[in-house]
Parts: sequence; C-alpha cells; structure tokens
Amino acid sequence: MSEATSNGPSSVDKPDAGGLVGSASRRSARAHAAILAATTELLAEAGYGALTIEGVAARAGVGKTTVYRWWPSKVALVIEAVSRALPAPAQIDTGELRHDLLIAVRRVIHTFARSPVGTVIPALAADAMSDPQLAEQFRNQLIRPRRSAVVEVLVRAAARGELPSDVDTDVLLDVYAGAVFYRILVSGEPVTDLLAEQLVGLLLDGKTPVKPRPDAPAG
Amino acid sequence: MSEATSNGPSSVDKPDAGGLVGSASRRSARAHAAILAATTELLAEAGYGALTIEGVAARAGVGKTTVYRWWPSKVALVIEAVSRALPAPAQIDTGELRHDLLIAVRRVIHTFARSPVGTVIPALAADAMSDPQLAEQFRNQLIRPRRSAVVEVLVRAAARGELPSDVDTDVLLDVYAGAVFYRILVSGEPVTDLLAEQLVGLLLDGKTPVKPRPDAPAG
Amino acid sequence: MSEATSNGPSSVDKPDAGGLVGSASRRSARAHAAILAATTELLAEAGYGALTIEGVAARAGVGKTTVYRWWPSKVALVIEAVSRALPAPAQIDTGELRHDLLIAVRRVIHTFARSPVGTVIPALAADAMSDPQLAEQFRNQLIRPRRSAVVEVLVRAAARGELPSDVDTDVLLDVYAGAVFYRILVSGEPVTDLLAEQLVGLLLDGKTPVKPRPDAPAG
Amino acid sequence: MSEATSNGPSSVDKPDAGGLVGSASRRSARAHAAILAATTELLAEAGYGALTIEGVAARAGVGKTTVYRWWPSKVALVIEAVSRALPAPAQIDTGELRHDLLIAVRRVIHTFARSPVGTVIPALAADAMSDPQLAEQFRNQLIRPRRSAVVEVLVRAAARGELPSDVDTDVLLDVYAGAVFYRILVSGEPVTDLLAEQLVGLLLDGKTPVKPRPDAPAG
DNA sequence: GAGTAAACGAGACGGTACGTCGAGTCTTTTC
DNA sequence: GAAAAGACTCGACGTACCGTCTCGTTTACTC
Repeated sequence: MSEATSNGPSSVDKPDAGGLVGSASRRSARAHAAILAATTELLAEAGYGALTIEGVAARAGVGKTTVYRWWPSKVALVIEAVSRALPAPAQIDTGELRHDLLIAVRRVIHTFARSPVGTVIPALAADAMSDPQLAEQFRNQLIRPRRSAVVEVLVRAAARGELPSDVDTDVLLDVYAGAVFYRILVSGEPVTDLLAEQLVGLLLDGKTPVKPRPDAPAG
Repeated sequence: MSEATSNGPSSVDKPDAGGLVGSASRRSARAHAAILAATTELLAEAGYGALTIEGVAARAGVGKTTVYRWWPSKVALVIEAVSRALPAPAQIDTGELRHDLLIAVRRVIHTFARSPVGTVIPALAADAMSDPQLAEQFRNQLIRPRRSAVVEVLVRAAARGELPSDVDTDVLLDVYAGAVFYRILVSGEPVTDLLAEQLVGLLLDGKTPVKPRPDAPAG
Repeated sequence: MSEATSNGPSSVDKPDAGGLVGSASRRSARAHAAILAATTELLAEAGYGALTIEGVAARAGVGKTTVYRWWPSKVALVIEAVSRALPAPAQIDTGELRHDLLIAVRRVIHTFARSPVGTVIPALAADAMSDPQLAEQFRNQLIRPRRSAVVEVLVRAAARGELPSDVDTDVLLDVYAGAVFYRILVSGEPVTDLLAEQLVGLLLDGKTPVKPRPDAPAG
Repeated sequence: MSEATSNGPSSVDKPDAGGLVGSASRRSARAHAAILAATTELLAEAGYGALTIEGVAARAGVGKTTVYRWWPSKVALVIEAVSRALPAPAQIDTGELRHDLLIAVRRVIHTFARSPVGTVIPALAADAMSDPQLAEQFRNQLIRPRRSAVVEVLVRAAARGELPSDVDTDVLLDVYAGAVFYRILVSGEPVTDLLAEQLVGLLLDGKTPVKPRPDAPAG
C-alpha cells in the first residue's frame, strides 16, 4: 500500500506524513506496528505454517478485527512483515561484474537460507500463488525490488561490454536464485558459499560445476 | 512399491497382490485406490490448499478413518497420489548429451508447469519441509527417482568425455530444475521451450542467455 | 408532544432547543432527533432483537459515540424512542366505568399487539429487567404514565361508588394488561376485541369468560 | 444431576429405547447430558442474557460443534434445558375447584418468580417470539404441558357444574398466568400469595380485588 | 460353510482457527 | 473546546476441518 516499500524509517514519518498518508492511516500507528512486529517474531519462532491471525493479534495485544482491517489475509500480512524485516535492497556496485554477482548470489543465499524471516518465503510463495492478486503483491513487494538491484548490475556490465548487450537478465537471475531456492525447498542439498562460486563460474565463464576436492575444507 | 507405508502385519509384500498395492490388501485394495483417485481428482480440480482429508474421504466414499489408517497426514497422502499420477521416471538415452539434457529440462517443465497434478508440487514441498521426515519422504518418492534418470545421463556423458569426470551433477540438476521452479513459483516469468534451450546452452556451452530477437516467433 | 418524532428540519432546531437538552444542543439537536427517528424506523422494520447501536448510528448518519453520549445503552435508547413514538397517554373519561375500562383494554391491545413500535415492548421489558435501574426507567417512562390514566378512571369510579373504595387498582390493571401481554408473548392465543369484552365482563361483573358461540362472526 | 428432576429416566426410555432411538442418538448420551446440565447451571447463575453457547460448551467440557449438532440455537437449547429442569407438570385434583385453582396459581408464581430456572422464561419467550418455529417449540415444550393440567381441572369443574359448560379455559388461564407474568416482567409489583387469593377470588366469585388491610401481616 | 477378526462406512467427539459482527471505549479531527 | 467520526479491544458468533474415537457391518480367510 501507501507505505513506501522500503522502510527508510526516518524519511517516512518525519517531514509531513500527515499530509500524504492522511487521516485514514494515522490512527493505526501503534496497532499497525505492533501487528507487524508480532508477525515477524512469530514467523521467526514457529514458521509460516504455524502462524495464525489469532496468534498475531494476541501477541500484538490487538483485536483480530484490527488485523483484518488492515490486511485481508495471512498472506498479505506476511508479505508486508517479511518485506519490512528483510534488509532493504541496497545497490551493488563494486565496479566488477564478477564481484557484484557474487555479492548478489550470497545475498540470495542469506535471504532464503539464513535470515530468520526469509526462510518463510518458500511457504509464503506457495500460498500466494493460489490467488493472482496476492501473487502480484508478493512479487511487487518482495521480489522485484531485490531483482532490480541485480538487473542494474547486469545492465551496467553489458554497457561495459562484459556481457552481451542483449543478455536475458531474467533468465540469469532465475538461474542462480532458482538454484538456491530449489536446493532449500526441493532437493535439500546443502547451500554453501561453494555453491555461490559454482554459480558465478557457470554464469560468467561457462564453467561446468565440478565437485570440490574431497580434502578441501567445507564451504 | 518401495514404501512399505502399510504395516502389513506379517506377509507384507509376499505373494503379489498384483504388484501394486499388494501387501495392504485384505480388503483395502478398493478403498485404497478410491482414496488415491479422489485425491488426484481433487488436486487437479481445486489445488493443494483446498484439499482436505474430509473432502477426499467423501469423494472416495470412504470413512475418514480409512484414510488415516493408511496415510498419516495430508502431505503423505498427496506425495503418494502425485507420485502415482505423474508419469513414471523413464530412462533418457538418445546417445547425445545435448539431446538428453533437453529432454530432461522439458520434462521438468512439463511436470511443474503443465501437468494438472504436478503443479501442486511447490505447495506440497513447502508443506513437507516443516517436518524432516516428510521432507525425506517427499524427496525419496517424488524427486530422487526423477533426478536419478538425469544423473545417469550425466554420468554416461562424463564417461564419454563430454563432461568433466568430476562434474557436480547435483548443482547441474539444481540449476535447470531450479530455474524452472523459480519462474513458476517466484518470479512469475513465463516458462517456455525457449527457456529450455537457454538453459541447455548455458550448461553445456557456457552461453550467456540472451533475449530472443523480437521478430522471432513466440516460444 | 411526543409526536415530533419526525425531524421537521427547520422547526426543530431553530427556535430554542435550549429548553430540553440544554447546553448540549448546539450540534446535538439534529443528531439527537435523527437517532431517535432511526431507532423508531429500525424497530418497526426489523424488531427489537435486530436493532444494533451500530445500525442506528449508520441510519442516522452519526458516529456511534454520539449515540452513546446521550443514551447509555440500547435499552435506554429504545425506551425513549418507543415512548416518543407511542401516542401520548391521554385521559379517559366517558363518565361510565364500563366504557372507560373497555377503552383502556383496547388501548393496551392496540399498543402491545398492533402498533408497529409497541410490539417491541415485550422484548424490551425482558431486556430491561436484567438491570434494576433500567427496569425502573422502563416503568417510569413507558408504563406508569399509561397506568396512571387508568388508575384515575378507577379512582373516579370508586368515588362514584361503582367500585369498592379499597379496590386494588394494581391488581385490576395487571389482570387485564397481563392477560393481553401473556397472550401475545406466551400462550400465543389470538388477541381480539372479544377478549377485551371478556376481560371487562370478568372484572366488572364477575362473569366467567365463556367461549363465543361457534356461529358468531369472528371477533 | 438435573436429570432426575423431571421425567424419571426410567419412565421415558423404558420400553426399549435401544431399539427405537437406536444408533443415532445413543452416542451422544454423555455430552448431551453435560450440555443440558451446564446450561441449567449457567442460567441459574447468570441468567438468560449472559448465557453463551461458548460458555455452555466450556462448562460442559465439550466442543462448540457438539452443542450446535444437537441444538440449532441458544433458544432451542434453553427451551429444552428449562423444560427438563422444571418440575414435571403433575396433575392437580383435590376434588375442589377453588383449591385446585389456588394450587395452579401458586405453581405459576413459583415457576415464574421463584424457581431459579423459571425466571429466565420471560427473556426466553421474548427471544423465541422472533421466530415462529421457535415460538411453537417454546409453547409445545414449556407452556402447553403445564396448561393442560389446569385445563383438565377446569373441564372437570365444568362437568361438576361448578363452571359454565362453555367456559373459555384459555382466557381463564391467561388471566391468572398473565397477571403473575405481567407483575414480574412489567409492572414490577410484588408477587405474593395474596395475589393468588385475589386472582382466585376474582375468577371464581367475581370478587373485585381489594387492598389488604394495612395492619395485616405482609403477604 | 460357519466362525471370526480385520477393515470398513459412518459420523460424533473435543478442539483450533477461521472471518464477521457488534458492544462499548478512547483518540483524533472538525466546527 | 465540545461534539462528531471512527479506529480501537474484546468477546461471541456459527462454520470448517482437524485427528481420534466408537459404532455396528461387511467380507474373506481359517478351520
């Protein structure tokens, strides 16, 4: 909704807020924040499946009605809570494609596999897909902002001649993010930093991924 | 088959019972089959989220108890139903790696994006992940058999020298399956045959994926 | 007096409005009237049970707070609305006890059984009884004024020697009003003019009520 | 518990019960009884208005669903609970009309004004009247059985010549029951044994009710 | 070919959470 | 600066399924 996707906390409430967001949303401030905090906590503690609106309301010290007033469903609530809990999608620009891309892959790994709140994304995604509108919201709020940062990396690299000018950025992104995602959700293989390097090697150098030497230190 | 889900008291798999349900079968055969059929139908009609044990029992003309007798949970039931409804994981061996791999990718696309029952896999996976035992069962019954067929393809290719002998088959599989999976579940980009070709090109030739020429026919 | 239910927009607020509500009345007059009107309408349309403060506020185009400012509860609001909507308790004095009493009984019948707003009284009474203060208010505002008119009838009759000087007016009133009330609320027997005559006959002449001749025209 | 109060369980189910009521109702026995007992207790403790299905279920140690399975609404539940908790409508036959009627009036007084569970009847009646089907059930289960006993008294008296043969029993009943009911619910006058005598005097002798001598002991 | 024990259909059970409604309170905005 | 608007907390509503638990009632195997 209004909220300015990214949570630049200072810039949001400071100067006016009253003018923009207006009468409608201001009243809710306390409850609103408590609900999002409770959601984030419960997601981290028990996961997406165990999250109930009732539980959120109780933890937030709020009536269920108040939750439903602002979010139409569990999915919508979680999308917003996760989006705020995740680090804002910062720009990546080391000047070197290889390095930028490695950062991007590691970020994905961290989000999906390590951050307490990002690990609910697979379940959230599966749930959101059942309703096209929620699917759209899921992508707009959680996925696109983070994708954009990497698309910029690739576009810059293409401008520098490090990638073909007609590079299909979507496929490239889907390849590394998908590989990470799929490991976590489906194949169950471990997600390590080695994987990040294998993926970058494949994407930038066309290097077929090979198994690490058995005596090598674990990733 | 493998599962031995059933607690066949003494002679579980012994004689034959037709090979399929076998064991379980004092009188269960009919109910067993009806339940799986009902599950498959309901999955195709309304999706994973809308599936309830109660609905399955009703559709199968069976008591809820009978469902619970044979499957401990919705997840377990769906794993088996999907695994039976999906085409059996056939061997792939055209003699040519490029061709074999293209078939494999197309198969994944068909399973995840086209088959009425395969489309529930993302939601099923997300649900299964909450319990390590179910996650294991999910992988054993649905994922590994299909992965094996492709692993064999890669191993044969390595033996022929078309791939490094220490190729990391898991990463290779996760890359293309993940890309497809991620498109469906997360990024929402279309999943076309072009994607299959881009992925094979990347994996075998190291070709950076590029956008199709705009006047090219749609994938 | 009561009849000003409808909010003649100009005539209501203009001249003084200071008489009744006093200081409160700056903006209150309009809202006050609108609330009572909405209550009366909704009572007539849907009955006491279906009446909600929220509904009243909505119909009156007013916030809930405004309702609560002037009436502490649904019961209090309805008492006032009904008391205004009912015809004012006019004096009865035909000079003849029998006639006066018949008028009184018919009035009760009309109020409880026929008037769109009087029919809520049973439910209102039941609700009011749970709180002694509301019970008192209910009696003071709705019952006593109407009882008084009949008590006067009886007192005059006693003065004329048509009734014992120590007649127990309360019992007499409770007998005929109770019979009507009970028919409506409990026994469900029809409430007709015949009943009025039977009751008067019993009270004034000690005539045991008898069934009407079957061929007689319906009451 | 409650059960023995009214319909001695033996006399009700005696002949077979197992055969008749059969499979359908037998399962519920324990829960059924617990629910009715809880309802009766809560009615006595807090009254009709404060009774909630949720509260009943909790007190009975039962799921809400179980309550709703057997009773469609709070009204229906209370009708049955009250009907079981009230003393069964026993025959009255002292051989003397005056005496029989006095007993009848005192019974009504006791039911409506004294018994812990009978005092909810006014509120129950008001609630039941909003639905014709429940109104009918209310009358059939609570009112008619008790009325019948008195109708018999009157019919016998008429046969003995103590009342006109075409006495309107309904009016007679409504007069005394209504007077009692109305005192409790509306006029708020005290309900004493004196009232019973005044009513019998009026109905049988046509005696206008008079106030007790002021020095007489309180009723 | 009769007896018996399992698996069966049916569905009631105690529960949890749903999403909605309305009560009555408290805060913010408006006139 | 009082009145109106409306967001709030809370509790109950009636529903859907959960997973467990009797119930009789089939079968299909054993004897």
